[in-house]
Amino acid sequence: MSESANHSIYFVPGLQRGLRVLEILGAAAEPMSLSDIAREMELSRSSAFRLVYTLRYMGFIKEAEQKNTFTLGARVLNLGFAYLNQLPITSIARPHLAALRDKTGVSTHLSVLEGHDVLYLGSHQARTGFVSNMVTGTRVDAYASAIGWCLLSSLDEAELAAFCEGLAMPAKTEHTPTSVAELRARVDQVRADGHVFSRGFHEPGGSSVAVPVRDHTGKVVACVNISGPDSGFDFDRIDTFYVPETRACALRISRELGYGGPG
Amino acid sequence: MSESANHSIYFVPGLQRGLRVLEILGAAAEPMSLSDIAREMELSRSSAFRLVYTLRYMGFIKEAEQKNTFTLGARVLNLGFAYLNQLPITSIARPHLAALRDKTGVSTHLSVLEGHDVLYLGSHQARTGFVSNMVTGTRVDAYASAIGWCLLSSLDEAELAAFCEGLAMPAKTEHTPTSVAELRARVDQVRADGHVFSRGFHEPGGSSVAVPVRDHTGKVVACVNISGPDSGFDFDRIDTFYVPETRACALRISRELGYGGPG
DNA sequence: GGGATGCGTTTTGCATCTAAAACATCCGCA
DNA sequence: TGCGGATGTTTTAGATGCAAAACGCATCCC
Repeated sequence: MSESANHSIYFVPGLQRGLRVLEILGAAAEPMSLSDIAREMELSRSSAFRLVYTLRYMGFIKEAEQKNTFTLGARVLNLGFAYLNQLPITSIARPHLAALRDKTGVSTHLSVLEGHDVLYLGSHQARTGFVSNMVTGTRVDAYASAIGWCLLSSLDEAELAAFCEGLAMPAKTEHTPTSVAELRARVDQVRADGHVFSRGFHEPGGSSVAVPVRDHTGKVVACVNISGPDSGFDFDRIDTFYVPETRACALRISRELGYGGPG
Repeated sequence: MSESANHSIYFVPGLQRGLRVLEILGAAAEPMSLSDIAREMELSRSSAFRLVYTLRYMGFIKEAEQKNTFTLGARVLNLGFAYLNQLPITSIARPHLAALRDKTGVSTHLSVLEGHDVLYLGSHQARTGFVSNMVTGTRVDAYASAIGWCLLSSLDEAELAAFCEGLAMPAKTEHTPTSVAELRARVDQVRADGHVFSRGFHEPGGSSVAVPVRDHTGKVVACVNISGPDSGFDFDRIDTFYVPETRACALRISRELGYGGPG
């Protein structure tokens, strides 16, 4: 613990402590008293009193039903959702995708589900060799794409059924699922593995690793994938390098979106 | 402005200012520089520097792409989310709202009264078509909203008068009540009907059904509503389907809160 | 080129925020 | 009832956060 250690003379301890009060109250299952807070923070009651006084006055915490105990106030909600509203997932993802491209040497992409399509939001092209033709704004059918299976992987039975309702599923390659049951099997596989590695699904001689990105509710909101010609991959290191790196990249983006679950 | 005026000797100014920095960054459309923040807060740059230093170190704000400008960081999201999770009503209502969404095919929302605002606590979006822009954390003026009228419907004469005290009521649309008497008429109507059906009150081409949720004392504590574009509704079945389903959903939530009165 | 402006950062003396200690309540228990 | 301990609040000496001023560095503009 003790994230303090006030390294710098520029620190404002009152601010740091006040925010810790908010986080502690947020993590607590029940309303806390002044003394509870002071104990938890290893702080004098008088100091805790001043922090609580200020936070209560500002509406960031409020008295619970039981006298002299406190919970978070509605005003904290504004902060969290102001953050969400100004969240362009593309700008959050950009540096991570660039880093993944530099580390793996192959092209990286971010995509989301738009209706029944996978929509490419942005790419970072490999610096050498083959250049993917998947550019920003491209759409492909979700049911027929490994990325699509990733994007559908947080849907439950009913939601997946609704997605498939009235959906024509012509076979595009030998890998294309052509029924709801087959699609569900693919999606379940993603859920179990946490990623998809595909070789030659879309184009002969091309491979790809795709991993879901989740938001603060755990819902899949986007997909990170790397792709390139077989010549760009070292196939001995798929499981030891490409997959873990891509997963780590997706997790970093998920964390910035507030995802708190397991990797 | 100046919500300061540091009334009490117990105030922690550093905390108050730091939280204002977060709110200002949350309200800002673009990343702000240190000087922007100092100007906005009417504070010396050196003080702003110390606040920004502390907040950045803690992860509550982060540098934007452009050097020396800042936006909210992911850590603020945890606060808002913690607040939502602590409200028992949100977890009680969640499955019911999801079921109502599945049954009606349109988006469902839960909201409460916060001061003079309607505060949206959670939504379940329709699976297809139009997606509402009313998302969690959104606030709208209660007097000017059908949901607001629901939330005010258990207030008696005196409480409603107190609510209106000093309240400016500019007309937002032709449906907006602009006097206490008009607002009271709306609220009385909700009390008599037990629900509100509105068409085009907020946005042209959008419709909504709102129903109050009551706690064990019979007091209105929240509001369930369904909303969507006119194209998402079957207008022949408003009274025979949408209204009774929404009422049934609200009643189920009320029952779980201990409400024993009539539906 | 130069001087003017605006920026982020550092310094520093003074004002003020902090926290130990004292005080005032409250509660449980015998 | 009276004691013991825990709580919320106030006081106050002294540590320390604050902001004016200074600094160094960009950028701009005639």
